[in-house]
Amino acid sequence: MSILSYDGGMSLRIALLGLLSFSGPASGYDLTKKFETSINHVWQAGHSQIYPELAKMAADGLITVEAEGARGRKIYTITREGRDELRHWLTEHTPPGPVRSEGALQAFLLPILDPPEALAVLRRTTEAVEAKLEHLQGLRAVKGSQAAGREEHKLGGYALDLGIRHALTTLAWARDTAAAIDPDADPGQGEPA
Amino acid sequence: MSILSYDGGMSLRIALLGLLSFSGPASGYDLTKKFETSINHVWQAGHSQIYPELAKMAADGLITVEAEGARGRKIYTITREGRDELRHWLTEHTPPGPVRSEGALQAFLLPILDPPEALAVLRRTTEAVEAKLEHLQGLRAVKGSQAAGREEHKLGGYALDLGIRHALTTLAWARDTAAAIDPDADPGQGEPA
DNA sequence: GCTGAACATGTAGAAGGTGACATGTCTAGG
DNA sequence: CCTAGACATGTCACCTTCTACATGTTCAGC
Repeated sequence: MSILSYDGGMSLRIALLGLLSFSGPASGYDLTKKFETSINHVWQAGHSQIYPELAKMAADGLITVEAEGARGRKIYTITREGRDELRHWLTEHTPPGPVRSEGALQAFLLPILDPPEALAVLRRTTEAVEAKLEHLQGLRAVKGSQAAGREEHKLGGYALDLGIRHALTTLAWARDTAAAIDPDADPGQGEPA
Repeated sequence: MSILSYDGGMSLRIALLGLLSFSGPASGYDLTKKFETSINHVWQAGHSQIYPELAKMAADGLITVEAEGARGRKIYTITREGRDELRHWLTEHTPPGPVRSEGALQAFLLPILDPPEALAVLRRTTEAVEAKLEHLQGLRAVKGSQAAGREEHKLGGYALDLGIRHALTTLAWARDTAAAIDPDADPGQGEPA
């Protein structure tokens, strides 16, 4: 199969190939850690999903077990086929736009609540997004402080920028929406549009 | 169960309760249609998911079959318990931030590609987001043209605004990112930051 | 009277994702 | 020596979601 056979829902596989391609050979344990830290804000997976997927990818020839280290540690390396698959997905696959978002669902249903309740929801949303924003900006600071020689800090940089912009946009939306629901309410910071 | 028992992953249920609460009694068929049109940009579900879920919700007492019309049509009505559950989710549940997005994953992995390929991906992204933006603005135009007496056009209005803002933010990001990758490339519209 | 389109509801199987369970290894510190 | 904690891999059951299959009704137009 390898090329020419995209069905949808192989994003986990692509994410793993991407990490192996960019950061070099790694174990399932290493990859799980990277999922928790760097890639977490665009895709999530736990070890219980990652280990079986690595086994399938090895069976499909996209990766190979380069070495077995201490404690049963298996080091996977991306193969030529794996690189082809990754590059093919990145350049040929147009991602489906529609995203499932519980936050957007709350926004959708907001008119069901009466104004005081709706404003309370918006305040909670604002707090959550501010926390997320701080987290992302923390990640960016870490990247910025890494030695310039390392390439690794570049992977994910554009996505981080996108995440930060989306968070800022959501904050502005919450502010404006609160003002639309109740023009007299004090949003706490910033001024209404 | 009803209240006090949120586990995660009951968004479909909430979306259905929201539509029944705001737009009044409806059949599974009606609700499937509303999923296709209005709510589609924040949550998606087909009839094969909706019918079984309605049956479970009726078993849980959140909705009842008010009447059976022609062609086996079943009209569901939200119960008091259903309204409580909906309101409880909206006011008490803080949605988990991390969203899975194939588009963001492509952004994350962009540094793997060399500049010409990365720019091509950004162009494709731009086209897709522009199409989505047009679609959302079309929806907003429909809402705006509806008679003021109808309340229905309000449901989803805030989410539509949020979606449009996110799309615009993504376009700006794609433009700036292309400029960062290759300052000499002509982005086709707008000027670099 | 026939036929196709919209109406209307379901089931089944496969794949993806989550949380809990299960097992074993190595190493630093007491 | 022993033990707690990080290292390391795996399975299982359950739930959600997707695609396809399956069935039957009403009505408008020919």
